[in-house]
Amino acid sequence: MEMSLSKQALGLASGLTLADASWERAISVLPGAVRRTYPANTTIAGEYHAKSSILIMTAGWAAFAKTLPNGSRLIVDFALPREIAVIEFAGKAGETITALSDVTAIELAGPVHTSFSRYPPSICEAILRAEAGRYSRVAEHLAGIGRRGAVERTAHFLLELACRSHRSATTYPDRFECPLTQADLADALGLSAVHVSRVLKTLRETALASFRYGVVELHDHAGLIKTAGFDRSYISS
Amino acid sequence: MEMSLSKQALGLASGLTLADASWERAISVLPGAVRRTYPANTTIAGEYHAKSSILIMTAGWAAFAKTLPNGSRLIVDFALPREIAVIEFAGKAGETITALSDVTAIELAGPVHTSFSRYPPSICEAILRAEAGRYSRVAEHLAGIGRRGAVERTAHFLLELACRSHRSATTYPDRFECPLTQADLADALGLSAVHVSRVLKTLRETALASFRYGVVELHDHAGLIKTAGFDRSYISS
DNA sequence: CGACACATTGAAGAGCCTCAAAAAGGGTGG
DNA sequence: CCACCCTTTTTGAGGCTCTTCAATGTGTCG
Repeated sequence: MEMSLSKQALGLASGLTLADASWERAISVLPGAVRRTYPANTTIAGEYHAKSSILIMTAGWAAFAKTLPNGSRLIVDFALPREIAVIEFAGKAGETITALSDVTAIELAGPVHTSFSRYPPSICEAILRAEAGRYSRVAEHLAGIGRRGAVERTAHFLLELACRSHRSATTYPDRFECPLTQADLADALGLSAVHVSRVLKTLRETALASFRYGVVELHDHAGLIKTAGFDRSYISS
Repeated sequence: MEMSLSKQALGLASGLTLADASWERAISVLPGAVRRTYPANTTIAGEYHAKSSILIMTAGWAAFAKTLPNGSRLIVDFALPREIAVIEFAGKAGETITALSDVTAIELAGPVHTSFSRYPPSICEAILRAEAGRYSRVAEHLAGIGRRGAVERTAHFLLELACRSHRSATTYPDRFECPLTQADLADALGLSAVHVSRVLKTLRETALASFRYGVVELHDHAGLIKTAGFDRSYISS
């Protein structure tokens, strides 16, 4: 989806496949674009790092997380490479954005609403599409945490990440890199880290998927989709 | 918040308090506005009732719910009187909107994006604000289901409903009407209906709140806020 | 090699669920 | 106004899922 952003936004013929380097270079030429890097485990924005801007992720993963008064943490959504992360403070949602691995991104500074008069319509549409997709994901996430068991939920989550990192509308990758720790997974899934370890063991033993050394392998796409009850249509709306 | 919408939108002096009847009448005068009624337990929009429009709720409660492949249901958000419900199909989130009690609303038909050229800026802003608030609520909801225990979560939920139905930025009502059944509550909280009954009993026994015969009574505001870890700043962003 | 973060495993228990049955409301027709 | 039905709520008993605590194993890096 954001792929089509880049093509339209830059006035390129659709169908043309861009090499990563030129995609990145072309975006960074937009007025007001600044290249940023955030080392792993640093805060990109949050309570004491107020910020309103748009990040076009070029590398690394980031998390949008909430911390509750009781001290626990829940990751609401992720930003993957080539996705657009809209950061709004005071979006008041009280989310903290953290770099989970080394992040590089192109920043379009300023509150979102000011972007609409500054950037070409195709960029604005991409921003709106990104926000709509984000909402879809969070709603699906909510349903999963509320009504899916741990294995089901984890399988579902891995499939979502597979779709998002693979960026194909029809196929699933056999493997993809995923810089999350089991503790991160736990905070995303609303489970304890210990139980995540057990769930991953189950997935390994049932030959559905494995997650070791920072890479996820999907051994049985059909089986995973079935046990997760996964319907990818909510992604990239 | 939507109160300020109506005043600004209609060019009224701010500070003026509108009676409900005139507020309603004034909105319904907007071009393309149609008054709608939906009896309790009917579908307003969903898989087989495609619809793209904006509803300004004048009475009754509606639920945005997802149904999972495994048959269970989770209520993602509610629409209360005087709130704006944006209905987008294909918002692809796969949500079904249901009237929980008899609903009356003023409908501004058509996909949201077409509204921005048709209605005055104050209306458009109110729509955007409604959507932003909705996102905040869903994110908070997600964190609650993922990381709060049943009692905590229920208390939090009742406080949110209290704020939303009371429509004051600083105070809490002592009681408010709430047409939800315990089964609805269960689907909103990610619990079983049986357990909701027990949780409500606990809240009653600890003299925090009671929920009977369609009305919620908040007996101990401070205690509720403390046990829920409630911070109202996420509401009506 | 030692230090540190991350992952795995076991054991015990809390929390929530399911099943099942009874009680309490709420509405309808006689 | 009462008898009936249906929905909603309450309560009990038992069990599964997930959590917590604690210890051990594994990988990485200075």
